[in-house]
Amino acid sequence: MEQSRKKNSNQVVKTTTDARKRPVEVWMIEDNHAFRNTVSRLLNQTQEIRCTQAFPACEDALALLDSGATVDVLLLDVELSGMNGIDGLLKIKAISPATRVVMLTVFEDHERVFRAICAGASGYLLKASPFDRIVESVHQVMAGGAPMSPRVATSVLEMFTQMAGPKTDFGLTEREREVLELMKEGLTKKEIAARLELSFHTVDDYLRNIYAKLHVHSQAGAVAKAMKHKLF
Amino acid sequence: MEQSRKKNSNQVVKTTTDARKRPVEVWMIEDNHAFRNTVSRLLNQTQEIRCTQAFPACEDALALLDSGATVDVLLLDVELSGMNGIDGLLKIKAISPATRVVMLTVFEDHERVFRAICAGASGYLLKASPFDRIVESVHQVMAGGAPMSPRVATSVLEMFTQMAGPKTDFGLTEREREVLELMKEGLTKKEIAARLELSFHTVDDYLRNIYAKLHVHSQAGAVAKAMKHKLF
DNA sequence: TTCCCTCCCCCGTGTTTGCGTGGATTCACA
DNA sequence: TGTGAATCCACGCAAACACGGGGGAGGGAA
Repeated sequence: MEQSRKKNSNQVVKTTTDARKRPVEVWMIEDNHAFRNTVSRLLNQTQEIRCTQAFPACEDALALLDSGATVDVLLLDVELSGMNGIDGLLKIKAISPATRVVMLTVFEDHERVFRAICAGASGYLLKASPFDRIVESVHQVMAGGAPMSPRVATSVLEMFTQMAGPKTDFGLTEREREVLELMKEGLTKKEIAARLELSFHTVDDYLRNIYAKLHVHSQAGAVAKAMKHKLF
Repeated sequence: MEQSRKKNSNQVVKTTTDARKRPVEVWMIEDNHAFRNTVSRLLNQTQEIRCTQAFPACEDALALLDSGATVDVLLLDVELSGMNGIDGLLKIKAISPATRVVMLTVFEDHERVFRAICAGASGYLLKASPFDRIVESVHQVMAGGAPMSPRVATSVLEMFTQMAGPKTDFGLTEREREVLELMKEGLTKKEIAARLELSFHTVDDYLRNIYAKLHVHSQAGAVAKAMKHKLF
């Protein structure tokens, strides 16, 4: 229901330079034999894609990459026996940063999605996706896109909102926040006073209030707590 | 051109229906007259979607929401005169958190994508997307998905890698990092010394090294810099 | 009106910090 | 064999700090 995308849709097929002539080379790492064979066969049925390797484990692919081989796109199972997909991804990107890696998974699990993306995944698909969605994803990453299953995409956006969301303000006054801000720059009380055109004693007074509200007893503690609860 | 806007909210369809399988209700906020009309017409051509309002400015929609109206999905232009789309989004979500908001934009600009997502956008499409992609996005958000243009999706993933990536460690040693860690808890040098079973003077010495490496002159500055560059 | 809260200012005192200076050992690398 | 690093320890002093007091002025609530 979500892939009524035409091949000629102008923004999808914005091909990058090296994908123009030569077909896209794809590897696959997937421990399920059946799934591996099905997908690699489907990939090879298209004109522009060559699936040249299909490994059951990360270690195999890493060995090949180590020996100097390169590849455009790598489809990587997350739940692998032996080295798991996330650690594998890390190593793969370390050896071959240009390789675009699309993760394949059965579960849509916040934590792993997060780790995979931080590790440099270019896409994240559920194995439940239709096969042609998987094939299409290869084209998408080559076109600079980031194929994600709808749930995954939502997950990712949620991470942002969560990450930027909980702004406990500790009941700080505007003035107190200002002082905290300058404290964060590493200024001394005297300097803060000068900057805000206040008496040293007043700034000192604000610091006491901040300490009381944040339950800390030093500038370092205040700054740490403030940044941890991202009220900046 | 930034301010002074007339309130001419033009209602497109007026349906106060509460049918059994009620259609998705959509509003639109978009200052380009032609684009607004085209999209809202297209939306209304589908069976399951009713575009009941199409405003040229955020303020109009906010007024309606304030008066108690609700809506399932809101298509929101980012580049609006008057209140911009991001600020509008913030206010909309404040009044009606359940409303799914899909941002529409001409530019794909990292900063704004980031802000929109943090503010709770459920999707982010380029206006260059085919019209049916926009219509489809309404269904997608209702199904719990997160419609994003390929470039935007890539942008989002890049934010993660960037965010988790650049771990400038400033050449701190293991010991120095330990001290910094405890400093972050708000401990004094004396307390840190006790905790690490070191002499006060040694801790003092480490602090000096940390200050030198981070180019700061106080605990507050060190903690702030360390957290800003997230070496924790 | 009184009560309370926020914002602003001040003094004194003892503690902690930042930094200049001096040392020591170990361990890797050249 | 030395040169550098990281780890450790120590003294002294001026400056900055936390925190105990003491005010006053304005504004909203009871």
